[in-house]
Amino acid sequence: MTDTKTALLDSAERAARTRGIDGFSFADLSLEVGIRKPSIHYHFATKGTLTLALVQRYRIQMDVACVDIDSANPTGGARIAALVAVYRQALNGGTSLCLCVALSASRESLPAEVITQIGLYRQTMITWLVDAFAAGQSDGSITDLRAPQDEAPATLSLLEGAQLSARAAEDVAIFDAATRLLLARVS
Amino acid sequence: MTDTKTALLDSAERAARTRGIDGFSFADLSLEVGIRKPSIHYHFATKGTLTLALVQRYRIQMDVACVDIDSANPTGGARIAALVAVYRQALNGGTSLCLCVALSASRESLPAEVITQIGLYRQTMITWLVDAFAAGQSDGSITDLRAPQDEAPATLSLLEGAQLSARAAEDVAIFDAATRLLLARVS
DNA sequence: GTCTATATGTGGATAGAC
DNA sequence: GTCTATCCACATATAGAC
Repeated sequence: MTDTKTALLDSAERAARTRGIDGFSFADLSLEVGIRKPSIHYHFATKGTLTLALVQRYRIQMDVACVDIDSANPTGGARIAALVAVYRQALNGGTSLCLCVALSASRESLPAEVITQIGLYRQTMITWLVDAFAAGQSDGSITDLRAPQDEAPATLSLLEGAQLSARAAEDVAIFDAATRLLLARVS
Repeated sequence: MTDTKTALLDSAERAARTRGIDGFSFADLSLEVGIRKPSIHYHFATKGTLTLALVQRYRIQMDVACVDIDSANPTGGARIAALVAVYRQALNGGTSLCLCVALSASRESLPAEVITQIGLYRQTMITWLVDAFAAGQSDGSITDLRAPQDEAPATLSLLEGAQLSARAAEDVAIFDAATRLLLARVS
């Protein structure tokens, strides 16, 4: 049985990822969680605070996911493929985005701290990707490999762009088409 | 001297691309264009109508841009490089997105017709990209070339994702880092 | 075509009781 | 911690005069 704060975060994350940060209100959370609108302010003073908590929790979750990928996949190529699967999973059949993409979109309605956190998230992912590509360089599990520090940001942008366009059309096939080439290199 | 309708579209496009479709109101347009809020409804019945006009005009502009690229650049590689430049230009120094990316983000607040238009836009771009990559296949202006029908969607997603992350950090260097590998293949 | 005046809804947020 | 009641700002949109 989850506590109210966690339930609010869960509801807010689902809402933000499917409808955007401007696409949900405290009234929506109130309905889903089952407490009155003003009670939300007891847990999160402002919507900005709530969003900050959201992105901080998300960063931790993704750090864990990356560690899990590393321990489950010995080769660099397999790690990249696993990350593609994570981003594909976040699409939820074409109905949602990962939190980072969802928030980046509505940048103007975010507190500065949230924007900072988004930048930190991307930096973490790029560092992880550089390591994964470097591993692929050593173990030969990735074909046509260029400099890992160039492959990494290109791959992150590819995944985010693929997610965005697939979500727009509500069609996972668009994500698959966009990532086909990358997956062919690592499998 | 532009007419009021065009001025409204210009103002709305700038606003949508920098702050998102939920990030501007008729009050903002009213201030910029210099007519009262309700007068906007004379030109566009609803905000949805305005958005539809926006994306239709955008599609035409991009069609023209693609034709211009083709006539100015003989090789497939040069055409891809020119499209990258168009997407980089749309970033406006890290302060705005292309309309397609900006609208895709706030999908839930869009009329169905607008979503259809966004899908058509992406289809047009992918068709153009397939042709450009195919041209590169013939003229040898692109290295490490795989199937054009796989390269095309990957490239569009890369450009959109690169734009999104660069805009989030308000830093064009992030766009450049993400597109470095692609540009190295075509230059 | 543009105006004033207004309707109507909804947003986030606060005060204070329990 | 959660409630009721309420505030205030702002959103899109309409009615009707000029």
